[in-house]
Amino acid sequence: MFDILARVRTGESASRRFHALADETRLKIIERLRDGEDCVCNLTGPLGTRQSLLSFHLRTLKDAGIIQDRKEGRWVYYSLNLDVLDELVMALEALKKPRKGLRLVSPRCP
Amino acid sequence: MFDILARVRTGESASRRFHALADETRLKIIERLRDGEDCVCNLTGPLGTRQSLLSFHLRTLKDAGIIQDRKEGRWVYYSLNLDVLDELVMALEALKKPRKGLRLVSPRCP
DNA sequence: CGAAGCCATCAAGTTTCGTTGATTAGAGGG
DNA sequence: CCCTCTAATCAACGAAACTTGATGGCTTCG
Repeated sequence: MFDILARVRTGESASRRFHALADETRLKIIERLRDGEDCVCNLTGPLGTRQSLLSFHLRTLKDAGIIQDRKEGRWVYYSLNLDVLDELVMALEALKKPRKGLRLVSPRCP
Repeated sequence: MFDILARVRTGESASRRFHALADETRLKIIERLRDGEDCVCNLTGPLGTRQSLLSFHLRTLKDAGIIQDRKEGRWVYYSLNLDVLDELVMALEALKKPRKGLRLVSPRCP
């Protein structure tokens, strides 16, 4: 049975992954990678960021497992990790469902 | 047609919401609220945080639209905003699908 | 070999976030 | 009316994240 808290305990990956998504620039990077893998050299221009900054954000996404890289000559291609995105979707879906059955009344307060 | 980038442009809500999820304590709060609304007084103990810190995290989640509050006497009850969780699920689902059709080859590099 | 291009990394500065302790506002109860 | 209780807010501080400019490692090409 899926339990996001269990995942959280075993490596804090959930909060780490959500953190990777908590930035405008990184969301734009992901948006561009939806169409398929892309080279860093094709990302600098459209995103309007400096090269070192783009590298920083790509590393953040990669460390969180959301994207992966592939080197070819002097170019590096990045692509989305669809499995991890699926995992995050399932984590969010799980949050919408009660754990131990519906509770009819709110817990009592002192 | 759903477009996460459009949402991002119209208020930066996506990154703001992911940021709210990018913290262990806040994920634990959400985990507890899965069963239904709960009073702040019932959260302090299980989460092991100081009262002011808990208040800070609750505010962060509320500002992001992920939870909502309801006052009753001197107590405040918080609950999940399921619509916003749905919205986030859809945003992630959208990221897995190409925007303008499949691209067969990687873009050329200079 | 040497120059040039692509990308990662580093050091340093700035901003944002998380945490703590103290204070404040508002509701209830004696 | 005064005391208590709940929860939000404030000020202050350290830690983490973001940004910038410079440097270095690899690869390719002349």
